[in-house]
Amino acid sequence: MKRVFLKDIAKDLNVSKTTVSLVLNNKGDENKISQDTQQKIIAYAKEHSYVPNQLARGLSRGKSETIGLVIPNISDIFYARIAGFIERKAKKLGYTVIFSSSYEDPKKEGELIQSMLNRQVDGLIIASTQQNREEIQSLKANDFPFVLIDRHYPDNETDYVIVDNFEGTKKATAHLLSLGRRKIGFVTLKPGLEVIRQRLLGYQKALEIFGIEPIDELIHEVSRENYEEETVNGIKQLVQFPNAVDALVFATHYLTAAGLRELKRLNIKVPQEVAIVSFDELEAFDLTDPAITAVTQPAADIGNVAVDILMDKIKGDAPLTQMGRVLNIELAIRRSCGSV
Amino acid sequence: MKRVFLKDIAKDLNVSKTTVSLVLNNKGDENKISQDTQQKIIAYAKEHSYVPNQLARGLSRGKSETIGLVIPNISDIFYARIAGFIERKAKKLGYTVIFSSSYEDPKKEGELIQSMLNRQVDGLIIASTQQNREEIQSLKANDFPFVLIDRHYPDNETDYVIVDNFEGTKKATAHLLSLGRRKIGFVTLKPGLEVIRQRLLGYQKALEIFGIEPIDELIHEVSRENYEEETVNGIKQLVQFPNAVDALVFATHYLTAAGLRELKRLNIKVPQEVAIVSFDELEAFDLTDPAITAVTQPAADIGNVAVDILMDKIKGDAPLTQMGRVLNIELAIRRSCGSV
DNA sequence: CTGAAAGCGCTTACAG
DNA sequence: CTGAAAGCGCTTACAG
Repeated sequence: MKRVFLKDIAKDLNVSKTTVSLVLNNKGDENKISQDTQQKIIAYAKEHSYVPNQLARGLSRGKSETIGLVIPNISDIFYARIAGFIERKAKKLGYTVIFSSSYEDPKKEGELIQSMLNRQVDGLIIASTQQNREEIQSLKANDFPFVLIDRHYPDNETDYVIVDNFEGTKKATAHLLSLGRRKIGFVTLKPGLEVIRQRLLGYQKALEIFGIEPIDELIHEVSRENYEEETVNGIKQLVQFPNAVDALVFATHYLTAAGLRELKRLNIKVPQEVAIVSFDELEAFDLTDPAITAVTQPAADIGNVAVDILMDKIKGDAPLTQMGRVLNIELAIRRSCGSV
Repeated sequence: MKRVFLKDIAKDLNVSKTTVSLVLNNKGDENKISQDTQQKIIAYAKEHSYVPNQLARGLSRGKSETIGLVIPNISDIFYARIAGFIERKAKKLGYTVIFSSSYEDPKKEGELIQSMLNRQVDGLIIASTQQNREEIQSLKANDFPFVLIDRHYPDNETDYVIVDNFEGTKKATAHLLSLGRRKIGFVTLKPGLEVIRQRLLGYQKALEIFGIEPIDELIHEVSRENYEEETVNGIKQLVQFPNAVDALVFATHYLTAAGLRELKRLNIKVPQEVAIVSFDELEAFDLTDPAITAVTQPAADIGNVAVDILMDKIKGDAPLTQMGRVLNIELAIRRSCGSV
């Protein structure tokens, strides 16, 4: 089946390319093209399964009906889920999504954004490394439609959709405290991301509310690159006297998995000896031994709201003010903290 | 920062667009453009951070440096992982990937493929619903570069990268048999996918090798749309006399999760009463209670090999014969089958 | 060594 | 009601 172009249709039907283009873009009526001609064109197009070249159309119209998604890692189930919702919603609105993972490398993130701009995406959804303030500023300065998800730049006015990280760990830590735990450790990433800072603050806030003196040694920070080994080492320290913990809060799902793995290896009973709670979760966290109490994130809402906002901006009917959305998180209470 | 185009550079530097284009595409030397001119152009481009419009370039050159990825579901960790590897490798070779999820809908898959073709992707990587023989045939007839992953059409000659599903369940089932289990149930999806058929055959083959009479009632098939409820019902039946199972093989990771969830609810001891093994896994399967023995799939290889083959085809230096690659799977032995 | 010109396949004012 | 023509921003034979 040979590919057919606009000009082929025009020639075969003895009309102009203009007419064909108009009709096929549903502008036949408003341009008062006779029903007869319209029918002929539509029938012909269908029969020869005509499909417009989106590159040409995009070049001509100055937009591509594509949105770019820049995330840290598509293989992280959290972002994979968000990507799924974004894709579904975008597709429904006629948009295709192209995606790229930055792997937390700010330089790479910058290149990815540029590369997407070259491809003339109509808008961008970004879960930033948060080390690209200038790039983001420049998008904003150029009035380019974009929305930040999961991570935003707190003192830049942009549209964003994030979750309440502070409340998340606060709730999680308070849960442990209310169950009588008092030596609560926090396993987290080294500083750098605002989300991580918020999770730390939430943890500290809960301690404060319960009148517990914070102990620096109970906070263990690991590097992303080497988190498994460093988590293992951290756990080993945290369970030792004089400051042995009776509970642990983990700042991400993979830290939780690594931590629980090590606790098992050390034959430490969870939750009897050490209770644990996770910020975010993996799919089988309800099946682990014990099932893990976790702060759950609303991936569907993040994706859907982000697309909504982005579309408003692309269409130009977004309000002038930037919109920040902070979504609520929930605490899924399972067995890893002991009984209530 | 105003966007700068080819013609701007040409005008400002008093050269032609041709020269600029040639130089910026690294064809300066082969066209004997003076070093002086080349330097000037490169410097200017860098200073004004010129980036070519990929739509225009693509239209002009008849290719887009984009590859399309069509999978059942980006939120499935298995495909998410593959997508990650594909993306990484493609990016390294200068390609961007656009993706779409078919959600196992053949009609949708067809539309997605068309839509990607419209966008002038240079090649396609498809994990097909396997209900689109014609579409695939037509790609092949048109010599369009593509490679099938995870699922192929057994009697169509195409390039593909799959895993040895048959060996997977055979190995898994044989493992259970070698541990003395004899009433082994199989929880799987309703027929339709070749991968699923192969997994069934592998299960049956293992029984045959061990001289075990297959019992139809021990095979429980669920629909994808309603798998959770149907798995629950299936488990309830399978653990009942007279044909109560002493082991279960699950055909996918999500069936395993649903099944284990129900076994726990029923207070059935795994592995003492019922041993289980999973084809494919979720990230926390080593942390579940008990840790789940699982057939693990080589996501990295699937992704990397697929891109390799696709690139050969795009570049035109692929051998004329179609290449089928069947990758080995491994059995990760954990505690859900009892001790060895 | 370098440039004028055609072409990629569309869209869209403008004219009649 | 419909068409000729310009334009989107590139690339690339071809000519000199």
